[in-house]
Amino acid sequence: MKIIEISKVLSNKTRVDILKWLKDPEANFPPHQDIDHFDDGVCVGFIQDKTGLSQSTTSTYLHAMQNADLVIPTRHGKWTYYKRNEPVIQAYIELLKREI
Amino acid sequence: MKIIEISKVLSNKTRVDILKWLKDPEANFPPHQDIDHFDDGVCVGFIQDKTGLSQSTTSTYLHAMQNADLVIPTRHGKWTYYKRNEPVIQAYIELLKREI
DNA sequence: TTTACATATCTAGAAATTTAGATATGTTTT
DNA sequence: AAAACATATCTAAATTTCTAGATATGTAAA
Repeated sequence: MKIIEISKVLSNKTRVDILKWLKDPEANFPPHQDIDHFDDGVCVGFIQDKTGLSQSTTSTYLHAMQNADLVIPTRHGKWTYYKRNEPVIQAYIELLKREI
Repeated sequence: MKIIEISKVLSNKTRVDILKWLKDPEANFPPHQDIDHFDDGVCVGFIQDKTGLSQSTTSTYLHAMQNADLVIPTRHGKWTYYKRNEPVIQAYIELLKREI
């Protein structure tokens, strides 16, 4: 895990917002219809609505976050759900504590 | 202090390196000639030598880091010395712990 | 087995970042 | 007061990021 790669993700307000929203899906998103929980996170459409950006941009951002290992995607039928990769997020903070 | 602003600084390897080097000036830089300590940090010339980048780029990076309040400049004669702003750096990590 | 829907990828233009050379500013030395 | 030196700022080109529209892909519904 590299500081630069994750810092790049965190250098954009929308991407940081997404990470924050995913801390508490119940508080930040409407309930899903197919499933009655947020165990695998939140579907792309809901995240897109919150960002106010285009579908492609939102998907690109999520992909960048996934690339940095900050989120984990899970497919359920037509939908892809994204949730936080908590261990990696915490490890990044610990890494900063040690390195910077 | 904003996450985005500091993350932008940390999204560049050279700038992260500078921050790391400044943790231990004795280990990473030759001794200054005018003064026999690193109490106010390290002069721009020494930092430039380590980066391998141009004088203007190094100065610009240092300025960006100062803008983000991550380093503190002190003038001694012809030289400007830069040192880490430890409380701000630690506060940023604490902020990340809470927010992201 | 088309059609509809959710998401991903491709393409591209606008904006920001990276970086260096040229020049300016401030300080010290001669 | 001029020359020398350390650092800062200006200008500009190359690269990267940001963002959306168009299109592709995968899944479910009709």
